[in-house]
Amino acid sequence: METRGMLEFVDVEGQPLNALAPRERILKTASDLFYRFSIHSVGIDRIIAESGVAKMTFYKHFPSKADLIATYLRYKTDTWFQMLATSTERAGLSPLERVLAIFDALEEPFRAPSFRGCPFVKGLAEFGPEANSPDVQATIAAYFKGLHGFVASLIEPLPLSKPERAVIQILSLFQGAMVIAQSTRDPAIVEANRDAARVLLEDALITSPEPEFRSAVG
Amino acid sequence: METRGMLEFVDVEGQPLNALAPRERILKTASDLFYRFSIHSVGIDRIIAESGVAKMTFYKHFPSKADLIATYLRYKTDTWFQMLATSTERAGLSPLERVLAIFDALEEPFRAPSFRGCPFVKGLAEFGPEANSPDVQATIAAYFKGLHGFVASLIEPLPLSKPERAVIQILSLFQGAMVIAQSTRDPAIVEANRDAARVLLEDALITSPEPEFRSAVG
DNA sequence: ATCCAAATAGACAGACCTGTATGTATTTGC
DNA sequence: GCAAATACATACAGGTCTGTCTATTTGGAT
Repeated sequence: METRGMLEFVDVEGQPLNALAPRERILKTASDLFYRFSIHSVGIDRIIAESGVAKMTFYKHFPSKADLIATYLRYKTDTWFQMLATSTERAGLSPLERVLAIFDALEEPFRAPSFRGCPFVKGLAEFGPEANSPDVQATIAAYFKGLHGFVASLIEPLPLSKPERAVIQILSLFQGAMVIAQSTRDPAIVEANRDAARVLLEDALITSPEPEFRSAVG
Repeated sequence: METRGMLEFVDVEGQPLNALAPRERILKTASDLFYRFSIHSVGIDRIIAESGVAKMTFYKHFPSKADLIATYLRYKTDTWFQMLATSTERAGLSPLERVLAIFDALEEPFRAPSFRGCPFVKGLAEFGPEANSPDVQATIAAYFKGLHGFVASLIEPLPLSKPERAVIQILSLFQGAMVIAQSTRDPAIVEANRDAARVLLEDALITSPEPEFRSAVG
């Protein structure tokens, strides 16, 4: 009992929070709470209580709640892009398969009981254009811009007729999968949208000799 | 000036709010504020002030804030499905075109400066599984279930190999378009995703004689 | 051992929140 | 015109929010 009843605080992955430095403890606790519930509905007091930290310690590491929120979103951005990079940079993948790999990356998060949708869509829901939190808004905008750039870089090697259009279609399938998975909890959306992306990309490939053979069917 | 300075309150479409009954004034004001900002960040006092209504009048029509939130989401559900019905039930549309029409319906909302994304995705961001507002959560769930059923009914006439998979793909493109439009404000996503939906549906149609001719390209 | 930075505990201010209470004015139905 | 329902204005209670303040305790380096 040398740490005064702090042993009971355990983070999501089962690692003891009290083994971490206070700043990491605060960030992990806040990340979990903000994502599970929402940002506005989780107060500083609760984060302080659940991370087993004194209030002054909190405000030493994070000058304000807005500061913590922006840090939380940057933390989510980093881990998310790391996961995407890991999935798409596996050896032996063709350029097309690399694009499709971003959907495979979704499977594990979707199966986790703690999945609550895209943290940045959730963030945008609470900190839209009229909010008064420039740091938070900039962090969210940076994620979407970064994701767009990432998908664009994956698509760039493919000889497509309209690359930019393919990018936003793939982005739609990607973000759409998050929304569907959040509301239905059915991981089948991963395979469905990966196949949809394949069909779209193969359709847009300009390798086939005939430029247009699907014009009027509907 | 017979209405004591209430003339200045004007709703989104420019119609004078004070011409409406108090209940409608409250609902329209709340709908605007909840959607523009977020639900948790807008207090009862502000809704009361901006709708030019007394507090007791508010609590007579809506027993609690949760009640107002659920009513707001039901109101959004109704108007949204009405718009979708109008778009898809236009005369002279083929079954395939009826599916694609749901994307055309997005164009006008996306161009509106007041567009802030899907109200139900925003709602889910603030009232997830761990929230304690059964009415609100049920209303959100009902929307997603309703949208799924609506798209399924549009797809049902099409002879598709895997109809249920097509439904969630179309839903992904639809909800994904909302997310993309919310973060980039580029209405080009409408045409891109409508065409994506067409490609996907035409690919899945079982009218072509050969069952499989696109297997290994990537 | 001692010093010092860091962390802890807990009270507190001021603002905001939801919901209630009280009393007055206005509209509406007849 | 009059009575009853409705809406108005405003104060207030009890709780929660962010952020500040004071004072004490811990832990590691010298």
